[in-house]
Amino acid sequence: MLTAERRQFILTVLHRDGTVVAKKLSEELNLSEDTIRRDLRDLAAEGLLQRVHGGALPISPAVANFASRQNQEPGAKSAIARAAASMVREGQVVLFDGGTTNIEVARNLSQDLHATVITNSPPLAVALADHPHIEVIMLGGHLFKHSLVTVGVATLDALQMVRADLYMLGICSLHPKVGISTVDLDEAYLKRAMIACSAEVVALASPEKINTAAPYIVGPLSELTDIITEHGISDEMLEPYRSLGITITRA
Amino acid sequence: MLTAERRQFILTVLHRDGTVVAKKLSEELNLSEDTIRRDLRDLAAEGLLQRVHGGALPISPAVANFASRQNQEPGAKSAIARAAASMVREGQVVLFDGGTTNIEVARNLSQDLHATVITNSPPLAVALADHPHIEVIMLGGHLFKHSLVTVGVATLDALQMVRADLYMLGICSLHPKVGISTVDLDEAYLKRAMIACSAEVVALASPEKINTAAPYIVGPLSELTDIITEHGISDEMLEPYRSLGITITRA
DNA sequence: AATTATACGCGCAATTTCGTGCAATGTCAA
DNA sequence: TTGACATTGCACGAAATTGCGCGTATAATT
Repeated sequence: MLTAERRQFILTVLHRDGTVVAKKLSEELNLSEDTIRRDLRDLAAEGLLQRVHGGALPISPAVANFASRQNQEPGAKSAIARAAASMVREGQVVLFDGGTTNIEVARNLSQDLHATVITNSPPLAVALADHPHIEVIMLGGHLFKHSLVTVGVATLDALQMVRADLYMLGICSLHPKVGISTVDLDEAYLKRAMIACSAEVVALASPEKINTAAPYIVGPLSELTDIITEHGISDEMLEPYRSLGITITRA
Repeated sequence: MLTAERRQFILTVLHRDGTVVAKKLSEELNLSEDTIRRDLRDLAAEGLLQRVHGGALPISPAVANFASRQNQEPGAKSAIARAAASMVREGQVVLFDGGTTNIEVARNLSQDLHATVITNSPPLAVALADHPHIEVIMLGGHLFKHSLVTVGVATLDALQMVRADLYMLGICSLHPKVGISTVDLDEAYLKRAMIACSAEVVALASPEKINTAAPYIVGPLSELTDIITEHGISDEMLEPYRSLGITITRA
């Protein structure tokens, strides 16, 4: 294997997994760790990746593949996911948008539950395929590859016929002053539309998203009826939300 | 062997393997490494390959990635899928319906290809998420869990705005008298609509589906422009299709 | 906070590959 | 035949690549 070829391989793996580990690479390629480290150093010097202790990360976290994010910190998310799943009641029509957390929620839905799930996330639809009693409706549109959801006019249009009981709002940033915000304009429009056609709105908020803001605003916090977060979070951080009358659940 | 001939050979090997190594080439061709190096230098000057220490790589790194990935998982590659994938041309709008074979086709699309893929298969959309140049449009609708595709009125409706160059018709039954048929009524409607809005229709026919019939009829065989099947199949089995003017490709 | 285990960077030496100059050979046309 | 030109192989110094040792830096653990 040529040197240049190996470096491309490293970049490919990095793009696929969202992470590379020097030691593991050296074993896979049957080379010394020194060589791998030199590669990583040079690639970092070219600005093609970000060097970290033990391996490397993509330059921008955004390019990290969706699949890899599905694996990271599965334990913490499942507590939130279980709590969120239990909020779905028999016979309801529930909107799910994308995100790894929401997929976890879908997997945690009781096998006895009869409900209709409407989603713009193809992987979430696939995850529900083996559920015996849930009817899945997929919203069409452009596939936004970064977060694996459909977006755009077609998706908005399809939503116009929907009246949902519950909206499971996937990861986005929450901030007392800014409100609900997200990183993509199309996603922001879509989330806003989903909020508009749902009776209740549940936000799944892992701690790193609370009191942060993103470029595109979905709407004010007052749109939320529930926030589900981890139990480790402090009271004062949650106070601005609670004072708005939002029900806080610590999972 | 003429010089020009040798250089062509180098390019062929490069395209086939995604890599050429100077030393190995010199052994294969019984020439000194100097000659090979000179060839590589000249070819690089013409912009036909990328010179690297020890040998050369294709101009576009994507080709190498693809070739090496094919070597990584040789079991997954199906001859039919590769043949079908090569039928998609630059800039086309292609319809894909569901089925594992179609997902294989999607995975085999060249990393260099720029195209638009429209599909009612969530797993296929997910499979294309890491393709650098393909725009994916998902058709919404009810999720038919058995074959993991969306069906129903919403899906048909979304198709009304589509004019595709090519339709990759996933597994269904072909029979000289019955025509094209499938196991689900909604799927049959959908496939019929997809045929109607595509300029060319390619059927992926594994041998066990040829000369069989299913309950719901999609349309007559004359709708097909191509059939891709395995090379092991007999001429007389294919004769009824060929006589209709359908191009038969044995992969 | 102290300790232990990894990971890191640097220098060195062995090996491989590269580039260039030069000579030998082959091709073609006058 | 002769001369111009292209192609090829060889020699040799330069450059690149790689693995190892060693001291240091970083992360994890106690």
